[in-house]
Formats: sequence, C-alpha cells, structure tokens
Amino acid sequence: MVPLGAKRPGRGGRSRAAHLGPERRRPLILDAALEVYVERGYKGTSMQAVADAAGVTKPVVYECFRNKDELLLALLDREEQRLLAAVSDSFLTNSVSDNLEAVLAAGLTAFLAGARQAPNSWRVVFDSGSGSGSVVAERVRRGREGAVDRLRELVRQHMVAGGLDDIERKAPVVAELIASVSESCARMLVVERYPWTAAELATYVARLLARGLNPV
Amino acid sequence: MVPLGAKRPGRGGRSRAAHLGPERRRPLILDAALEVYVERGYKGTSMQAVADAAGVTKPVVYECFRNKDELLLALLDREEQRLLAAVSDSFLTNSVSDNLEAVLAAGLTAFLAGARQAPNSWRVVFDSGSGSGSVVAERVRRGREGAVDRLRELVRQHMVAGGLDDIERKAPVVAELIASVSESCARMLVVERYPWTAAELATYVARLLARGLNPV
DNA sequence: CGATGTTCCTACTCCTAGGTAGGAACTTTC
DNA sequence: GAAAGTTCCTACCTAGGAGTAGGAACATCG
Repeated sequence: MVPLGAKRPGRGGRSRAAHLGPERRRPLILDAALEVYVERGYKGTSMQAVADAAGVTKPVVYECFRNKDELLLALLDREEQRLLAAVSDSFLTNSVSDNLEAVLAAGLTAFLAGARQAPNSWRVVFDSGSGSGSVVAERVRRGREGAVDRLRELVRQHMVAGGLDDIERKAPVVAELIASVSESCARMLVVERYPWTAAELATYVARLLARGLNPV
Repeated sequence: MVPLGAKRPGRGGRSRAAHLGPERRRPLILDAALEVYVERGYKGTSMQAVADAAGVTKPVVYECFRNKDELLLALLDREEQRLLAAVSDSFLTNSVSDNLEAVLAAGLTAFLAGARQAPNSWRVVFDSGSGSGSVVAERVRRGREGAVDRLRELVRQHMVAGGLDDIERKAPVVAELIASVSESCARMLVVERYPWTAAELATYVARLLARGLNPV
C-alpha cells in the first residue's frame, strides 16, 4: 500500500537493520534490554521498547528469545556473570587472612568495587527486588539466598572459633545483616553516589561490623 | 486463559452487595486491597481483583477512589498510620536514655514489635520497594528518606558527643546502615519468621551496632 | 544473472487491565 | 404505596503489550 522509501510507522527514521542473524544479534538485544531496563524499570521494559532500543522490530527480538521471561532471565544471567567477574577481579588484589575484620573488608571491597565497576549489572541483579514479575523476582531471590547460605557458613565458623554461644540462632541473623549491609553500601555508592571509594567504605563498615561481632 | 466456564460474568454466585455508599464502603475496599496486595503483590492487585475481594464490582471501587493510584496511595497512607501507631505503642513501654545502645535498642524494639503486630501493614509499606509502579514507589521512597533524615540527625549528635572525626561523611552512612539493618531485621521476623522475639533481636542487634560505633 | 535460503519488516490477532455509561435495585420520604 | 434519590451492577470502550503470519529485502552460491 505505502511504497517504502521514506519512513513508516514502526521505525522512526531508521533504515533496515543489518543482516546479522540470531546468533550475532542476541548480545545486541541484551545490550538494548539492559539499557531500557536500567532507565525505565521492569514495567517500562516492553518487547517493543527493547526492539526500538536495539534498532530492530519485535519479530527479530522473538527470533532471539522465545518470550519476555526468557529475555529477562538471559539478561539476568549475563549481568550476574559480569558482576561476579568484576568481584573476582577485585578479590585478586586483596589478600585474605583469617581475622574476621580483614575477611569482611576484603570481601566487601571486592563486592563494592565490582558494583561500581558494573553499575548497570548491579541494578539489574539487585534493584529488581519485588518489582519484576514472578519469574525474574524468583531467580533474584534464589541467587541472594545462595549467597546468604555461604555467608552463614563462614559466619558460623568464625563464631565457633570465637567461642560464642547460641550460634545456631545467631549465625543466620548475622549472615542476613552482613548481606543487607553490603547491599545497602552498594546502593550508597551506585545509586546515591556517596563520596566514598569502595575500599574506604568497605574498610569503615567492616571495622564497624567486626567490632560489634567480637566478644567483649 | 481464564476458564470462566461455570462462572458467570461479574459476580460468581453472590447476591447484591449491601447498600453502604462510598463513605462506609471505602474502608472495606481498603481492607480488600490490603488482602489482595499482600498475597498477590503489586502486579496482581488489579481493580477487578480488589473489587472481587471486596464482594463488589469495579464501578463501586471507582466511586470510592478516582483511580488505581489513588487507591494504592490511600492504602499506603492508612497502613503507614497503623504501623506508626503500633510503633508508638511499643515506645511507651520502653524508657529512653542518652546512651547509644539503649536508644537503639528501644527504637528498634518498638519498630520490630510494631512490624510484628501489623505484619500486613509492614509488607505494604516496606515490601513495595521497586515493584510498585511509579507513584507508589515514589511515595515509599520519600517516606523512607524522611526517616533516614531524622536518623541521621540523631546519629550526628551522638557522634559529636563521642568526639568522632569526619562526622559529615560518616553520619549519613551510619544512618543508612541502621535503616537497612532495621528493615532487614523486620523481614527476618515478619517474612522469614525467625524464632526470635522483637525485643531479643533488637537487643542483640543494638548491642552489635553500638559496639561497632563506639570509639575504641 | 537467477535460484535458494536466511533475515528482517509490515501488519495483524488476542488478551488484560484501566476506566465509563446507563439502567436496575434498593432506601427513604412523603 | 409512589416519587425521589442513592447505590450498585451489567455491559461496554479503549490502550497497550505479548506474540505471530506471511511477504519483502538481502546474501550467497551456482
């Protein structure tokens, strides 16, 4: 009906997208999805919006991901990997001892430095909390739970070594506290942009926690 | 998708709802909305679902609240009041001194007891975080921000009294930490149902924080 | 160049959820 | 009991987003 030529409804003023195929297109779609997700949140991340941001039309997105859930889970996977990679990087520059404060400081520094190095990844993984619809939220929850489980074991060992009482009840609490404090610190740096470096904040908070945890 | 086979259009098998009028109906709608919100989350809280839960049809809901945002904001207001009332109640049973640990313990006990006493209110106010669409999320954010502001002043005073350095940079961090630790504790009690009483947990955590904050 | 297979785009369908119009049922008042 | 005023319900409209069918543009290979 309308002779293509100028531009039409779907695309703004763009011409036809490059001939890449699903394999090579997929990472680009994820990039676009990340961008949209970060600046428009879960609700604003429609398939149409992602397609637009990728300079492509919806069916192309659907050739790369079967549906919206798969897209978002794939995004979550990728950004989680990125974040873990960044954390690993930072870990290598921090030697770990067996004293609680040092372990906390090193781990927290790595975590915060990773978050600051890949802020968008951080937002996807941690700022999705409840908002995300069912599937994504559930995955985030499981991921966090796994981290807290490991943290709890670590805390328990330190408590045993320190000769504390009532460990079975206290360790889970302390692990949760450390987790939420870590997330809170990351939010201060990434979202609120407090004027601290990752190492500074980690050191300060680790000392605070370690002092509180050590027996009087 | 919906197997509306045996069911009929609007109401299931219910008769006509009582003749109450907007004024008297409004609180009932809020009750229904709370119930739906708590068990189905933000996304699941459609006007239809609220109407069903209230034993009423959509237009009745719209006579009580102009639109969905107004409904949810009204709900947020009401539950926030409930929560504050519960917190005030608990405060009366805890005398406050000028020593940091005692102040923290008293405040935290009140907060946790309030959360446990009105768990559904707590969920609406604190568990809505990012999920809620724009308006509600924004209100929650502002409410939290106000609380952190007050907390920061309190922390600053204590730091001044303690003769600490770099207060302008540290006070905001500590205030944020206390806030997120408080929320984390409330989640342990209300959502995860850890086997602690409010007072126990508050005392334990307050000691931990106070020790960490006091100068060596 | 023409045939073949891939990749992309236009143009739909379907469905959900917000929101509304207008009439039916009830209550109150005389 | 009938008129008047409320309150409620049925039935609809609409926007927007998930997901799809089928054809147009491209690339590649002969």
